[in-house]
Amino acid sequence: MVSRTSGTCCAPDKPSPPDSPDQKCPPDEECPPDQKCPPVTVQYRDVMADWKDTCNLPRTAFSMKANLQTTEPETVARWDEMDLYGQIRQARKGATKFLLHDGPPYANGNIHIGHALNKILKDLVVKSHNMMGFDAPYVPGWDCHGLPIELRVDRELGPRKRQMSTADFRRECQAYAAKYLDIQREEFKRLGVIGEWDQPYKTMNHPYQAAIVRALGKFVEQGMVYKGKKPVHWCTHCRTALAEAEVEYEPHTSPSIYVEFPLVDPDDWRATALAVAGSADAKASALQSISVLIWTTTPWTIPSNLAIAFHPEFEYGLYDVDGKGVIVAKDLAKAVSEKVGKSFDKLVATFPGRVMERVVFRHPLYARDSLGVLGDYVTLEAGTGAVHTAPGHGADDYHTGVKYGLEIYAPLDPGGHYNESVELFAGLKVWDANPKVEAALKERGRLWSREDFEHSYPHCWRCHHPVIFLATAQWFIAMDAQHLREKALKAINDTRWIPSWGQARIEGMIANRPDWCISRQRVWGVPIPAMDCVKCGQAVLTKAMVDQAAAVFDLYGADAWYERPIAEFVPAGLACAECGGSEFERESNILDVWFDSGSSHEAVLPFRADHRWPADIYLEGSDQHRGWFHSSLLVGVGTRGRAPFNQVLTHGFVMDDQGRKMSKSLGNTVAPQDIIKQSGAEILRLWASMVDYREDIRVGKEVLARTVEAYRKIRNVIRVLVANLYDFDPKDERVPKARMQEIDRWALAKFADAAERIVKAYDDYDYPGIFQVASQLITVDLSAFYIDVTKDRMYTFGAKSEARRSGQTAMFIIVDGLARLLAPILSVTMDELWRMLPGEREASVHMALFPTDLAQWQDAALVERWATLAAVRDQVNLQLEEKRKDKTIAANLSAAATVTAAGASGALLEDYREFLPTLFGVSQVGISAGAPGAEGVSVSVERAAGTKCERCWRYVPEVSAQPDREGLCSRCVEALAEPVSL
RNA sequence: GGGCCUGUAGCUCAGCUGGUUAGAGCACACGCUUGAUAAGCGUGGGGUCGGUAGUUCGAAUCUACCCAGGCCCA
Repeated sequence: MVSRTSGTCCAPDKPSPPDSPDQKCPPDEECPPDQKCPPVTVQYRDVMADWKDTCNLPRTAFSMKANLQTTEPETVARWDEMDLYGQIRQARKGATKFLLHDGPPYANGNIHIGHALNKILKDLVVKSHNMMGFDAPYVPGWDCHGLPIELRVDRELGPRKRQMSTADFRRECQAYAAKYLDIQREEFKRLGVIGEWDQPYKTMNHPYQAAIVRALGKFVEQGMVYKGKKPVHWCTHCRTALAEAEVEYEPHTSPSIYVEFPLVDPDDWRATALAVAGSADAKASALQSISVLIWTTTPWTIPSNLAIAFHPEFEYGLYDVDGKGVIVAKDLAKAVSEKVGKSFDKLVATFPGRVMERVVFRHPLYARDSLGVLGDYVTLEAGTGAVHTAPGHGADDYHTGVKYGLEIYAPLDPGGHYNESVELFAGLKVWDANPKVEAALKERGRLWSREDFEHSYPHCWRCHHPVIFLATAQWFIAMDAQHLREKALKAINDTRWIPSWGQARIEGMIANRPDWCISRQRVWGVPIPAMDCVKCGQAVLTKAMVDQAAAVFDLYGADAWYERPIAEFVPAGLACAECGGSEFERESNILDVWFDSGSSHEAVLPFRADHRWPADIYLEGSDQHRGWFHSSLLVGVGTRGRAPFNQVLTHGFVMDDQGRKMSKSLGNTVAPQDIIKQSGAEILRLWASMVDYREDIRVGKEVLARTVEAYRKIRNVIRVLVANLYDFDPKDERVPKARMQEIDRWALAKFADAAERIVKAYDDYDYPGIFQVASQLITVDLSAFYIDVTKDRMYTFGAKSEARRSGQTAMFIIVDGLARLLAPILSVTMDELWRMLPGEREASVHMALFPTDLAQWQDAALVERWATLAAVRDQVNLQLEEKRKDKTIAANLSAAATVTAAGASGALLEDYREFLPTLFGVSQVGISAGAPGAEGVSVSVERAAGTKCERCWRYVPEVSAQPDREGLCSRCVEALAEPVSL
């Protein structure tokens, strides 16, 4: 009869001995931490039945199968219940701050894989910094205003919208945004992201809306905001501006006309421009006049023509057409010739387009000039290579107009009728004007060709009438007022961009961008609290007006603009600067939503008790160089003269497994929801951490399968470690370093080196580096080497022997450390593991710190010595494999090895003589000195001699014949002398 | 078309400022183990370093061009 006592109540993860008493805990349930069950006594009659039961085999409730689909939601719920986020804040109170400011996703639709990547990366940054000892809060945010929601709500409401007030419509939009915010919040939480989910920031919150307006006020105060004109898509039928998303392209037949613009001073042109081009000659002088031909499909814009654009690099030709000089791009001369039915055979001179800059032409209808300008957008696909430019009626035209200081001229009313000021066509609607313009041109001999032209043309999505480009009044922030551009460029320089090329990218954009158009002719957003003078129409926007509006928005939200009396927004004594008028009406434009989200640092950072301005880091996709980084930077420079961030980290985009963009039409999208359902959010997190997010990354079947494999490997290795600790109490069973076995100290040294590199990698945001290091440690050093070599000792030595406790000490420190180091990545798994580890510890691993005092375990000399031993082990393995092939041996324990080594390696092996069988996993090892002066190590393997110990399976010279120890080696007999723990 | 970026084994990544037969893990094949077992260990095969042309005694690593792909613009 052998009696055994149990150390803990943990159930073995295998069937119990036949007559074991009832288990205290049912199988697969964990022990409550720090609670040990009273020892139980087990008795069984037939000792010989199974020595296995006397071994200290690993046991744990940390199951091999993760069951993430169940554990993840449970864990997230538990975090909620215990207010984990709040507890972390409490634990880090007073520590150095590290602020990641969240870029707000748009509150529309479910999250996609890009959202998942972004939020997981942020979570890695936040969790790792909290574990490095920073106080790193995380407040998620949402971008709630904007056109997409407005359009969706519009569509859902249908005709009902007509009976609604603007404020009521806005309330519908708000409800819509709130609904998707809730959906996305649950989806983000499901990813294991920890943050202040109960108090996120929302751009539609009243205080946030007020903060947006106050930020605008800072610009107004400095005189950086002005009202100007800019062309937008305009529906003359609905009398409204349209966004790109509201425009549908449909086939449309337009007139196609070629129009002649004469040079005002051909002689001067010949003398200067042409001479510069080195192309002047006598024939050019003989021409009676010189003109340029342009092509257009919108004759009605000819009255608004102010310029003609040429491509600076293209080659143009001056042709003698029936004695008249005509300029067109050389490559298009043949096509033009066919259209206009005249011969372009006589080429008089050629010159690059750049000589046409600032050359003056005469308008074909009016006594007005048209300026030669240059534009890179001029193409040779159609037309003449000389582009009719009306700055009030086209996007390129507008930019060119701004560049050359031309008037943004669009003399039309909202219904598309010409103003009274327009000669010949006053009062006409543009579509009716087309034939009249053609007729007028023809009359003056300026129309060279006319035909119908079918092309794709923008139409209003609602009324399906063709739309026009029309310059309308817009609000702008001047890039060069108060040196905004210059200061922004300096702020870029003062910021750390990761990767570094991000700096060049955003610099180029800021350096070249036009003034920021901040007004939108929409409803769902924050109104620009400006007024128009009723008497003269002059727009007024002052700091006082902005402050007053902000105060109202703080109380009632921005809806107030649409339903509270105008008096609440007009400061006392406000008078029109132009005419002195005191009666006003409200501006109808709202702010560009990029101004909303770009103000988040103003709306969030100064108002949260645990925040401060500026943030340490912004982390978004690389498209945000044009988006949120850009608008946040401009707002920050405008309000406080510097960037709202110290560092900007960018990630790439998620592609399919071929590296191609995901799209619904290609059917290659991968939904995070599907990955979670199939494998679990931990897999998604592990994937996000192991790929090089700085570039575009791929996701697909194989990548995910590999990730699942990686997860399993990590989980299994950690499982063995914790399973070997089932009877270990770190409080009083730790073996001091000086008395530990050397291989245990080796494992700790390898662990400490890896841990140090991992913490450094977190600090560098080098998450793939973490995976590399951790994977190497876990797979190579621990699984294939340390655990394999150590298991004999752990399983068969006396449970309480110092040798086994030494191993447990190392495994405890390592698994405890790994739980911490991997917690930011495998947040649910490590939290689950954490609760099964022995010893006093925080309620969650996410409140803990990364391992400290690593240096005490580091030992370079030891690691180097063991590299030599491991190399010999590799050689032994090669020989073992040989002998296995020819059936001399099967398992390694059935083998004996002889190592022949001279010199230093010989001496080293001699030092480790006793340990070599364990190291090689064989039963016996002989050392042979080898020939004097011989180099290197050689190995031979044969079948082990002796008898197999029935308990530890080693072949030994003799086994015990004692009745209750029959067939056991002396080591096992000794091990059984102490009570065996269950 | 322009700006910025990427292209190393089936997959995810190393490979520093150019220098010996380009590495790791996973996957795959075969063997062992059955006391980590829907696990573990060992051995092995696998790459014209996107292509081409240069610079150099020598290039995955430098230069040019090309191809494929991405983000942002036009």
